[in-house]
Amino acid sequence: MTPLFPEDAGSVSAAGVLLQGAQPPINYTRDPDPGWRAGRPACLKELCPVCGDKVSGYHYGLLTCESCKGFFKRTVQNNKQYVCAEKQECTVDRGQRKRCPSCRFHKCLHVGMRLEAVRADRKRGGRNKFGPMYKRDRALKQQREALIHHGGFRLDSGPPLGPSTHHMHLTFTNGFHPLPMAQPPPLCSLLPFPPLAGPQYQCSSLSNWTVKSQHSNDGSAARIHSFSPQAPRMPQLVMEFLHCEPDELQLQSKIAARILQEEPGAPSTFSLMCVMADQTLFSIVEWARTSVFFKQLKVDDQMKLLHSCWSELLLLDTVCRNVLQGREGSLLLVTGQEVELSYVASHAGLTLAGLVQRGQELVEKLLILKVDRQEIACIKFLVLFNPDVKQLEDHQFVESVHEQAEAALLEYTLCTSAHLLGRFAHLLLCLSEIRSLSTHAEDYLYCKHLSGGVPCNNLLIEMLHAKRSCA
DNA sequence: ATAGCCTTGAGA
DNA sequence: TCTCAAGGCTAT
Repeated sequence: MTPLFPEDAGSVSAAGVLLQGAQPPINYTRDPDPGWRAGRPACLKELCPVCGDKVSGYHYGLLTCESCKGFFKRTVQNNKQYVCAEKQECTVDRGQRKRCPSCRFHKCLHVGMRLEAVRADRKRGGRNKFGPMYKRDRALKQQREALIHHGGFRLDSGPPLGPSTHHMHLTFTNGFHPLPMAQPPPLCSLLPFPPLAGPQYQCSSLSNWTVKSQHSNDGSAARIHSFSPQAPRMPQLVMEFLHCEPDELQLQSKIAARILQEEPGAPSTFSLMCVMADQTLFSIVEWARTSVFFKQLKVDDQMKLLHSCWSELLLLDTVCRNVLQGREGSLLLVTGQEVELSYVASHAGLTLAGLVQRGQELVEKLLILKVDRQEIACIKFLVLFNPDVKQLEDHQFVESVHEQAEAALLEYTLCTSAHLLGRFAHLLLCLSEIRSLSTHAEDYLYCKHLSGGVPCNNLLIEMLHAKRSCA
């Protein structure tokens, strides 16, 4: 599922091969999806990711229609508690959006509408902190449109002469100006910050989130939750985790810029994939470095944790991108490009195709569970603060953060899907599948590295080696 | 309660 | 001054 793996031995480059043949496996065109797997709209002409109605502008974090904007506002402002009468699998489209507010609100959260954008003080007018994000999103969409319409984005494949000669030509010729980027520094230099002095984050397992039982109108037992005013509908810690999340659009721009910096003309598929994985790793390290709790750790412990979980985080990143924004039947890469899964299945080597298949199954599981951004933010902390990592100086702290993250996730799931008992356990099961799959993927990559030709001088290889030398 | 239209006001 | 994403109003 991750884009980082080179071709199977004896077979051709997965992504390179994917790019051959009649239909281009990578494209920028995306169906507006009325289902849970909402595509990102390219402009106002596109459809609301919640219900498929006409988009009226950016509302609470993304382009939505007027009615979903109003619905989201009413729900958050009035602290409404909905309960789905079915199994929380109701269709939310233009015709049926009024039928189940519970599923509609879940879908709002799932596609990325931001609770924080609803103003607690109800002040009108002006701009909020999302302004720059909307601007970047608009710019990115314009960039893409220009690339498509002016033929500036070209994808073609080299002659079928074997793995090492397959090339993917990614050429941006119009309206795209890469940011200057330095050669990637090693991990240790990315973690130069000493542990935070001054006030530390509380490590208590209590939040100001309360849960009490109450009876609903129909007489059935229901859980009613009260929320803190700063963190409507979610535990404080989940809010905290959410604030640590990186800016996806900035990451996408950076990686696209790096790809342009690669050998002009014909970068190999493999080096492109390495750039994607490598740059994603940089963003992961940056995320961790600036995240709550992690920045309190000593650099040695930070290194140990990252060395232990980098591949899990990389896999999680790709899986979650596909859960939240992906389109059925294709693999959404960090750059916003898509690869047809059928093409992977038929053209990649057995090992790689198997890994991608397992990743896809994980995506399906998480789609069924309707995992949202809040839960993903918690899961990332569960992965990062792994108490099983050996020789940690502050093992107790790591364990405590892990427990808190787990408790926060449990509280959140109890609130948003109280009637779906076992959902929390299912999320944890997905977490162990992430661990298992990432181990296999890492082994695969390491074998490829040993059998030759994985470009050195990148964070990816550094991580791979660091972990092996620890093991 | 919903959803289309109106008003507001900080920042470009 | 203009823009546009907030909140508000109101017919349905």
